[in-house]
Parts: sequence; C-alpha cells; structure tokens
Amino acid sequence: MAQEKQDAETKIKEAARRVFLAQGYEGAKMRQIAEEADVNLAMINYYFRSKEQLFNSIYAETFGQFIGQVMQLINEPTPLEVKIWKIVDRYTDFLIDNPLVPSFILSKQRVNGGEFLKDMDVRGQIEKSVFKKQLVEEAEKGNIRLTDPLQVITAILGCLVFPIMAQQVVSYVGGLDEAGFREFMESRKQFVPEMIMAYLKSG
Amino acid sequence: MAQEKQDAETKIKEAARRVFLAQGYEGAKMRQIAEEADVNLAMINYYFRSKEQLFNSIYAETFGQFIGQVMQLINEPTPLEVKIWKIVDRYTDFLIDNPLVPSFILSKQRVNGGEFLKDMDVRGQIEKSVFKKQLVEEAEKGNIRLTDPLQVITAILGCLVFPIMAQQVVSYVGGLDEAGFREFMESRKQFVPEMIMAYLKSG
DNA sequence: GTCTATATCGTGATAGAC
DNA sequence: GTCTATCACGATATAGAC
Repeated sequence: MAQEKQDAETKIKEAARRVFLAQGYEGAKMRQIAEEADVNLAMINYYFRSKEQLFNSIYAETFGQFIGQVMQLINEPTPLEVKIWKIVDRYTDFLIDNPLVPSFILSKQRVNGGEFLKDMDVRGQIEKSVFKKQLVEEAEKGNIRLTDPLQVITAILGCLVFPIMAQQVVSYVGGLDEAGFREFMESRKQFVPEMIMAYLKSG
Repeated sequence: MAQEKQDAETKIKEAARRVFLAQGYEGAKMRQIAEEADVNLAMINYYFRSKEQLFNSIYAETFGQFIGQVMQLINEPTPLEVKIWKIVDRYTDFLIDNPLVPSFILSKQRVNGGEFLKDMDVRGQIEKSVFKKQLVEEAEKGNIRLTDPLQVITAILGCLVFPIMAQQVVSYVGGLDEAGFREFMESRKQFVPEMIMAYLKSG
C-alpha cells in the first residue's frame, strides 16, 4: 500500500529495469517498456531522451547497487572467518533474489563498464578494504597462507555467480526443480566458505 | 595455406560465429555477417533459411564443442588429484582462447538451452562419469571427504568461467593490462586445484 | 505532462534476372 | 549459385494538439 499512484518517471524506470534485465539492451523494446509501465510510448522519450539514456540510467543504478553490496560486505569489521561466512550468506541471498543482475551487468561490461568502475573508484575501495588488510595480517600472523586477495574474491564471486547464471544447466544436470535449485544454493552457503577456509588454512 | 578459397557456406558460418559471439542474437545483424563473410546478403538466406536457423546452427555447434570438451576432461582415466589439475589447466587454456563462448552459451540458455542438454544426454554422461565415480570411491576409502560432485564441478567451472566473463572488472580492480590478466589466469591454474584439493582433504 | 499521428530509418526476408 | 532491387515490417524518435 506504499504508493498506489506512482509518478510516470518511476513507473517507467521500474518497467525498464524489468525489461532490460530480462531481454538485454538490444532485445528490449521501447514499446514493451511503455506497455509494462502503463504509459504512452512518447512519455518515455519525454522523461529520458533516448533508449540509450534510459538504459544508462538503469545500468548505473543497478551496477551501483551491486558494487555497493559487495563493498559493504567486504568492509564489515568482523573477524576474517566470520566475515567470509557472512559474505557468502548475504551475497547468495542477494543473487537468489536478483538472478538476472550478473548477466545484465556483464552484458554491457565490454562496452562501457570501465567508466562506471572508475567513477566509483572501485579499485581504491578494494585496495584499502578491511578484507584485504585482514588477509595480509592473518597471513603475517601465520594463521593462514599468504594469497592474492583478488584470487580469493574472484573465487567467492565465481562460485556463487556462475551457478546463478547457469541455473538451467545446473538444474538440468542435477535433476533439480526450482525448489531443488534453491536447496543447492543454500547448501552452497556452507560449501563455499568451507572450501575457502580449507584453502587458506592449508599449505 | 589450408583453403584459400572456401565455399560460401563455410565462410558464412565462420563469420556468423564471430558476429553472434561478439554481439549476441539480437545485436548481430545479417548485413554485418554478410559483409564479414564477403558474401551477398541473399546468400545467407539461400543456405540458411533464416537468422534463427543460422543462429541455431552456430549455437548447437559451439555448445557441442564446449560440452564435449568438459566431458572428455571429466572422463579421462587418470587419478583424481592429477585429473583435477589437468581439468583446470586444459579448461583455462580453452577459455583464454575462447573468452566469448561462456556468455554466448549462457545468453540463449534460458530460451532453449534445455533442449540441447537433453539431446546430448549431458545428465547421463555426468551421472556415469569417471570423475563422479572417483569422488565417491575416494571418499569411501577415506582419502577425501564425501561431497556432492555437482558442488565440486560448479566450483571449478565458476572459478574459471567467471573471471573470463568479468575480465574487464577483474583487470580494472587488479590494475592489470592484457598480459597481466593472462598471468592472473595462469596463476589460477595453481590456485583453483589447490583450493579444491584443500577442501576435499579437509573436514 | 500527456496524448495521437507520423516521420524516418534499419531490419530480415524474398523476387526474379542472370 | 550468385547477384540487384525491393518489399514489409517494426523500431526509435518526434511533431504538434490538448
């Protein structure tokens, strides 16, 4: 019951987000967005000048949320092992709720993804992140092995993002229905942290 | 110097493969394929009846190669640990040479990917694969912990496929140029097997 | 701000000569 | 088999009334 009567701009953005996420830039049609927003086609060009600008607006927002999510998790002031479990847990939930986000972000990535990254200073953020510091400090203390933080982060993200993007394949191979796939992702919340910690504590 | 003068059908297929891989189904234009194949636009419709049939032809071929690659690696009659190192090594090389294949395969996946999987009996192949047998047998012998093979395979694939798909992001965050990224993937050939083995031998 | 009507162009596909 | 010319359609975008 929040706001039955949204303004046109909001309705357009929400519809555009749905359509772009599902169909991609080329696959998305302005007509479909207009229809789903329950708005005239001309209205979209009134609020946003073009399809491309509409897309960029959606993309920047989605990308920002995504990166913000990762940054926040990485910088939480909890001990390393607890944090890894928490990152995986929260991030998995996010992906289950937003399964189309990864492919959406990666789709335009090779076109102009670099700009967004620079604008948000993603590199600096990660460079000075609590997570990276912890990996170095714990290694110096001899609690874990010394590793490239980028390898670790990429492993965590890949282990969670990939099955989401390849849900159909994973489900088919494992003979899983929709509930079965969710179970698979749930048990991944345990598998992935255990794997990461096993590696860090080995060698 | 193999075949300077290819027949039109082959030239079209090769051009279509390049364009579809780079642009996706919607983004690819028949005119561009024709130009890159150095062939008239009408020729494409002569050999393949429509854009969709051309795409399906390319997709089936690419998907088949990809799955074949995985199947072959998984079924090699080498001991488990050696095999894991080998799978990662070969598969990484394949991805470096074909970085666009994963997103291409996953792009149409939610549309009709299921059919291809059934046609190739991917599920049966994996079910009776040497790799799965080995995971079970080694666990029974007490050499490794008991795990869901699907979790392990998904981890390996995710750890390798994700950085390839997200090359721009990874490179940016790590401050890597193209050579640096290749190095990153090379060192991943060691990181990933060590991580998997550390997990299997732990617990 | 919101609508209808329309301009303009790019697309996949085909007809038909050679 | 290969070409040129063209159709038919759907796309984005805009003009202009209200």
